[in-house]
Amino acid sequence: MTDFKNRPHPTLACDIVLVAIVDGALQALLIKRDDPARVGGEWSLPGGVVSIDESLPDCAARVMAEKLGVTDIYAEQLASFSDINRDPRSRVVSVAYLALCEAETLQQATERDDLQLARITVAFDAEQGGTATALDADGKSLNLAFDHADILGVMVARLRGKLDYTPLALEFLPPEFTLRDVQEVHEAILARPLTKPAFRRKLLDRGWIAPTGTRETASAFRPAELYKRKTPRKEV
Amino acid sequence: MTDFKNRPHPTLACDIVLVAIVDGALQALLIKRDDPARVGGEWSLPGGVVSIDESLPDCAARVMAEKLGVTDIYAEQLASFSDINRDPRSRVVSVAYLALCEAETLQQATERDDLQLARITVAFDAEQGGTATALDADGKSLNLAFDHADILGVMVARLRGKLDYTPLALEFLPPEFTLRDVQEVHEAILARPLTKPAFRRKLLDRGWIAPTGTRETASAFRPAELYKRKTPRKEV
DNA sequence: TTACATATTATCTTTTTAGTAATAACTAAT
DNA sequence: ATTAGTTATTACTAAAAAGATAATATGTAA
Repeated sequence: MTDFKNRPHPTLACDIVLVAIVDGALQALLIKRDDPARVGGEWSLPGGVVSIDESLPDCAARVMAEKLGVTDIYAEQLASFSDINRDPRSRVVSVAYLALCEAETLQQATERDDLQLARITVAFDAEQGGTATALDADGKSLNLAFDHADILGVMVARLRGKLDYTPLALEFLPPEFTLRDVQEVHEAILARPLTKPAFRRKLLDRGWIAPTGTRETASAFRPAELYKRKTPRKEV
Repeated sequence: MTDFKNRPHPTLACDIVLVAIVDGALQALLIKRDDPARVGGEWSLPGGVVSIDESLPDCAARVMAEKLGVTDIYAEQLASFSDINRDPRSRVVSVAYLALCEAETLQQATERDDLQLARITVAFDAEQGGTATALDADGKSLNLAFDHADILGVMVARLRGKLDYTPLALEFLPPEFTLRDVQEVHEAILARPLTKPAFRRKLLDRGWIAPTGTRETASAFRPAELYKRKTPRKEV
C-alpha cells in the first residue's frame, strides 16, 4: 500500500453503450475506428480515459457530450471489463455505462459519418448473458473492436433483467407516451410479442406512470390516452 | 487517445466483500486499519491495488489469498466506486467484488486480531439500496473507512435481488445441506421469516438442487434429507 | 351515417403462490 | 418395546397473479 504509485498500473477507461428503440429494435450507437487493425475491429463503443479529477459518472457524461454531442442522458453503471489483452494496444480496464435515450436523440447523433446505429441481437433467450451481434442497416454483421461484443451481451442481459421490476423502459420514451409505446419497448428488448391486456394491467399495477388526461393526436383511428412518468429520471 | 499515459490518472483497486451467514445473520469480514485518521475509519473492507498484469478477478483472488488466507471462493463483480474524494490519501477507483463462503471458512479467517466479522444491517426493506451499518459482536456500530458503508449497502441490495432467481444462496452452504439450511440463508439475507412449505416448493421447482438420498446425522429429532447442487460453482 | 381500426374493459381460465393442517420419521426417555 | 416429543414432509385449501379471448368504446374518414 506504500509505493504502488511507482509501479505501472492499468489505465482506467469508460465505454458508453448508448441505446434506443429505433424501428422497433434495440439499437446501439457505434463509432468508426480509424485504427481497425490495431484494435481488432472496424467499429467500437464510444469511450474515453478517466482523468484524475473526474468520477466515472462524470467521465461517462463527458464522453457523451464530447464524442456524441448528447447531454442529460439517463445512464447507469453496467460492469467492468479487465481481461489482460482486451485492448491490444495497452493495458486498459474499462467500466461500461449503459445509457438510454429516445430514438430521436440517437438518430440526430448519427448524422455524422463516423457514427452509426446498429441493431443488437443475441443468441440467448433468457437473461443469462453471452455475446451479442451488431447489425448495420443492411443486416450485415459488424466487426467489433476489443471485447465490445461481450459488453453488448451484458447490456442486453441487464436490460432484460431490469425491465420487469424497474421503470427502465420509460427512459426510451418522450415525457408523454401511450401504453402501446411502452409495450413496444418491452417487445423490442425481449424480442418477443406480449399480449396487450396482461401487459397493460401489470404496467399500471407497478405505479410508475400516471394518466395525463389527454390523448395522442394525429392518430388514424381511436387515439390512446397519454401517460407520464411518476418517478423522475435519475443519474447523469 | 494519444498521450493519456503521460497525464496522471486514477489508481485502480479491488475491494473484497467476503460474506457468510454466521449465527443466523449476514456477516462480512473487515480488516483493522493502521491509519484510521487518514482513511476516515477504524475498519475497512480488505482490498488491493490492481497490478499491470492481472485482471480484476485475478486481483480479487490474490487479495483473498494474500490478505485473508482463503482460496477457491465464489466471487462476482459488484460495482465500481469512483467518487473523487472517496480515498482521502489519493485518487483511487475501486471495483468491489462480492465473495460468498461458508460460515466455517469465514470463522477460521477471523482468528487473526486484525480481522473481524461484522453483522451487516440496512435500513431499507426492499432491494433499492442505501447505506449499511456494520455491527461488532457486542452490537456496537463500527466506524468504516472510505465509502465502504455504501459498498456494503450495494452488497445487500445485490444479494436480495439475486436470491430469488439464482442459486446464490447455495454458495453459503457446504456441498450437502438441508432445505432448512437454505431457508435460513434466505431469511438471514432478507431479514424476515419465510413460510416453510412455500419456500420448499419454490426452491425445488427451481431445479438447482438434487436429493442425495442420505439424511443429516447428529440431529436431535427427525433428520432432514440432504441435498446437493446440480449446478457447479462459477468464477474465482 | 357507417365502416373501420384501434383502445379499453370484462370475463374466464389457468397457473402460481401462500398458509394451514395433517401425516411421517426419527430420537430419547420410560 | 412403547411412547412422548420434535421436526421433516406432504396434502389440502384459499388467495392472488398471469394469460388469453371476447366484448365494448371511441375516434377517423369516407
